[in-house]
This record gives sequence, structure tokens and C-alpha cells, in this order.
Amino acid sequence: MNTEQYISEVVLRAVTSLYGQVSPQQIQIQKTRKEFEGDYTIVTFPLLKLSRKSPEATATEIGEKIIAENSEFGGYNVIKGFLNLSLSAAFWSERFEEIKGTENYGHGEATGRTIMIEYSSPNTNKPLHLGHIRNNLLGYSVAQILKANGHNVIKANLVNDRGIHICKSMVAWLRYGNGATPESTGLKGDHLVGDYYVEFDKHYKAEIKELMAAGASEEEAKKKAPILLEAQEMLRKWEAKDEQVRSLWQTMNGWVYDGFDVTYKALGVDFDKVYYESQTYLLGKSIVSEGLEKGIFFRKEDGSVWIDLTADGLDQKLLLRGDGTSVYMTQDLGTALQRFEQNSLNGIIYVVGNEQNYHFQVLKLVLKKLGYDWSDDIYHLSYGMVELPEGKMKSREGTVVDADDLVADMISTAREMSAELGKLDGLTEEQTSKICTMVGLGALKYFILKVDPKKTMLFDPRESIDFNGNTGPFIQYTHARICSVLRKATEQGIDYGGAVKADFLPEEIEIVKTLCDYPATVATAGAQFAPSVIAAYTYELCKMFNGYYHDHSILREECQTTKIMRLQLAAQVARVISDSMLLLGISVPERM
RNA sequence: GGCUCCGUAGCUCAACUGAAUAGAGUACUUGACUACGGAUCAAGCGGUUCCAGGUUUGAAUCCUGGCGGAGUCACCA
Repeated sequence: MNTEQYISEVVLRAVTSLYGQVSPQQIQIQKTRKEFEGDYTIVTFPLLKLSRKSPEATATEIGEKIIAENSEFGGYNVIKGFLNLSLSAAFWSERFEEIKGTENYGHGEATGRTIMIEYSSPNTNKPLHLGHIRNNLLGYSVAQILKANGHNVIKANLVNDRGIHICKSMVAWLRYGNGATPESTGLKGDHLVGDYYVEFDKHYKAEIKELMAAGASEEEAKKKAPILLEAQEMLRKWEAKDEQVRSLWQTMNGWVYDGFDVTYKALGVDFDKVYYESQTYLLGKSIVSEGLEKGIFFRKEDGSVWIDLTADGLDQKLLLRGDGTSVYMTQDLGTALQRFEQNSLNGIIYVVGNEQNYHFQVLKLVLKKLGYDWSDDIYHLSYGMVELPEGKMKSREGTVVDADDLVADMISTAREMSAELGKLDGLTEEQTSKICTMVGLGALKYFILKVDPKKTMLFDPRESIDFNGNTGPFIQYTHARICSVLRKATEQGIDYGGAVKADFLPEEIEIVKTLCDYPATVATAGAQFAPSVIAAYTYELCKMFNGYYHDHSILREECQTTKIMRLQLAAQVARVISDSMLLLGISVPERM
């Protein structure tokens, strides 16, 4: 059982016997701050009305009661209204034995619940960029965390493979491509297609200028540029299933998918299901007729269908165009319904940028009004933009940070910095490249995941790859260091398995306490879909262990029992570090 | 203009459900050490938590009103 749960039961028992019935909310337990003595602290203010005594007297009374009835408690002290309870060394030693013997420590029991998490959702007209990286890392990590909490998780990717933007790339490729292919150019498929998207924009702008020079208004020129008309014509042909257009579309999308696969693999993310919008974009029309029948939606004169959300503080929202074709919202309603029905989901999480907050607010509300209770189980994991030290990135100004470039950059920076520190001496090229990949990616991932998702963040590559401070490499380093000690112990023939009874030093108790918090941390991270909770915990653990490691020799301890106990502690810390990094999708090396 | 989110040390970020003197890292200053991995450790400096009210025994956190920033309000996705 969780230590905090155990304490709260003990306290609840004591308080109930003293003051009668209390609600669990009135029992407030927190870890004692390190400047005070004790392990857990009870805040007595909420109990004063029941005790009818001063905060100090109430705290003392409860403390006495607990000490008298529970032998695990070593003592207590009272400061203002705070009751600080200390647990005995034996108690912590027992906890440690328990942790050591627990398979999959920190992972919750199977819940039988199935949750879908949709993330990544790229457009197929250009390569992935820094914003997608935050999306992918968040999605993958939250999926890992939910799995650790015992849920069945379906990782889904909805590829936006159709629409005017793809047609733009296609038109530009036909006009200016001269039959270029990834093979002929040596370019990654998604980059090749992306280049023609840029090419389109260039010519589009030029044509607008020409038309305006010939006397057209700006608005007119924007609508009548030949290249745009060509793209629109292509979209119509696509919708009419024109064979030639479809075939080119398939070829170019194929190039993009090959490119994406490489990027996803480099980032270490994957999917259980891939949906293509070309196959789902017609969904949702039945929902529209359902809404019309129930009188929740209404039809305007031109035949378009709307919902009026002004009573909920929102606007009117279009659900079906006048010509009967669907819009984004229509599709999303349809896919949501389909997914809940087909997979018997208990929840769905959409990892989508905060520019779509409004969209999801509407989505949930519409489903709610239609009477689908599962609309409450839709969660929009909204995240903020990633900015760079040089400023914002803007795709039009070509200041986007390409995902592939960034990953390559992180790895080569990791190599430079490791080489400078002489860490790569004597390693084969293969080992070096493996380690630098882990470190470079670990730096990137940790730096992004440690920040609260909803906040706009600033990504500084140089700062992220630091081997000190709150960074991925620092955590990886701590893990490698512990592994090194354990390796040496094995070489010396020390068997540190099995139970040992030895006394913990205060610093060691602190570490055990932190280890005890791990399951609660995983649960919290899962409940809030916040990898940052895991990151903060792991950093804290590493820092604590590093300090301890510095002050106490592990292998040189003369007393064999103490030595073994310390090795066990180190091994457990390494286990938890590596587990929690796995929840962030970061691999930890055994040496680096 | 309406709605949503953000505003915390010079900088990058924490602070779970409201609790004790708001914490880390970095930068800066000082010091420790024949080192089981110095990619170390300790100490110092640094704050009116944007402002003003309110609720509460207690507010960075909740409420109201400002200020500043971001996003959104398409028959785009």
C-alpha cells in the first residue's frame, strides 16, 4: 500500500476516535518540509471546529493519540498548527523491502478501461517541424503514462492527406518538378513535397503581383491567380475520383509517408492505428440529420446547417455547407462517434495545439447537446507554442525549425560536447553514435516534456543539452553512474540480492521516502496527462542521490551488510529512474 | 470587441487538492576535495508571485475589476 494512504488511515482513525465523524477532506496530509523535523505533516486548521481547542493543543492531542496506538511512529513535534509525525527507521526499512520485491513498481493494476490518444496528425504537404515535436512527445509520453496506470491505450494518428494544400504541392510539382522523385534528388520524400508547397506559394505571390500590375484589386488577384485556380480544379478532380489526379496524389503522399516514418522512428514514437482523412471526411453527416430531427440544429435558407451556441457564450457554428458537403467539425463529430462505438472507448484524448481550443469546446458541447454522455470523456490536451531564442517561427518566413534538422543537430551537439569532455575516448564509432543519439534526443525530449503543456515555452538547444541541472543528460548520467557502480560490485563478486537488515542513514531514509512517492507520482501524472510531473520527480530523485553518492562511499564501505544495503538502494534508484524516463519516452544508457 | 489561456529570481522553469520562511537550474560571488565517474559538493546573492480590491484562520493558487502578452471568433483544416 501507498505510504501516504497508510498514514491517512492512521490519522483518520485517531481523529475519529477523538472527535467523532470527520470527512476525509478535513484530514490534510503532506510531506514535511525539509527544514522541519518529521516525515509527514498533518494540518490541523480544518479540525479546529471539531476539537474546539487551539491549533497547538489539537495537534498535540492527535500526536499523542497516534504515538500511543501505533508503534511505527518514532515521535512527533508541533509547530503552530502543524503536527509533524516521524516514522521509525524500521518502518522505512520495511517499506524498502516491499518496494524491492514489487514487480513493475509504480505501475497500477489493470483497470480494464480503454483510452484512445490521438496525436501527431500531420498534413501531408510539408515535413514535420518543432511544433509537431512537442505534439509527438506529449502524445507518446501520455500514452506511456496511461499504460503504466493500467489502462489499455490506443495510439492513433489521423493523417490529413487530402485537401487544397496537398493539391498545391501537386500542381507545383507538375509545373516545375520535371519528374523529380526522392530517388532522383536524394531528398527525403516529405521534404521534396514540402519544397513544392513552398514553390507554389512563390509563384502564387508572383502571379498576384502580375495581376495587380494589370489593374486587378488585391482581393480579386488572390482569387484569380491561375495557379490557384489550377489547384482548386485539381481538388475538384480529386473529389470526382479522377484517375490521374488520384494516382499522382497517391504517389506523392507515399513519398511523404516514407519521410514521416523516418522522422517518427528517430523520435521514437509509434501508433497503433493510422486513420486517413481521405477515408473519414465523409463521416458525420448522419449526426447532422440526427441533430436536425431533434431540433438541435437548424437549416438556413441556402441549405447550410448550423447550431446556435450563443446561449452558451459561443457563436453560431456551421456544420454542413450549403452544397451538402461537410466541414472540419462535421468530420470530427463523425469520427468521434465512430471511434467510441467501434472501440468501446472509455475516453479519448486529442493532443492538439491551443489554437484549436475553441474547436474542441464546440465539439464537446455539440455532442453533449445531442445526448452523448461520453462527450465528458473527451479531453483536449492543449499545448502552447514552442519558441526559439531567435524568436517565433513562422512558416512563411522560412524560420520554421525542421524536425529532422533539429534531431540531427541535437545529436551532433551531444557529440561535440561529449568529445570536449573526453567522454568518447576509447569508444568505437558504433558505441559513440549510439550514446550521442540517446543523449541528444534525451536532452530534447526532457527539455520539452518538463514544461507544463499548456504554456508557451522557449526552447534553447544549448541549454537543454547541459550535463548539469534539470536536464535529460543529467538524469541519464546519474543512471549510467549508478550502473557503473553496480557493474563494479558484480566484478568484485558482491552478491547484493536478498534481504538485508541494516540501519539507514537519514539521507538514505530520504531516498527511500522519495522512492515511496513514485506510484503516487505516476498516478498524478496520469490523472493530469502531465509528463512534467514525472520529470520533476525524476530530477529530484537524481539530485538527491547524487548528493548522497558524493558524501558516502558505496563500494568502500567496510561493513558488508551496509555495503549490500547501499548497493540495493542504488539499484532501486536506477530502476526507478529508468522506469520513469521510459514514461517520457527517453532511453537511459548503462554507460555514457 | 466577445471567449479561452498565460504573467513567479537577470534568464529558463517548479509549486499536486488553498497552508509553515514561494522552490530548482542557469548566470554571478565565495569556498571544499589524492576523486568507488569532478559531468562533484556546500554556501552566498537574487522576489511587492503584473496591479487593485474581495473570500478565508491562511492566497502565486479561488472570485471581481484593470494592465500586459498569446490564441481564437471562416461555407480553412
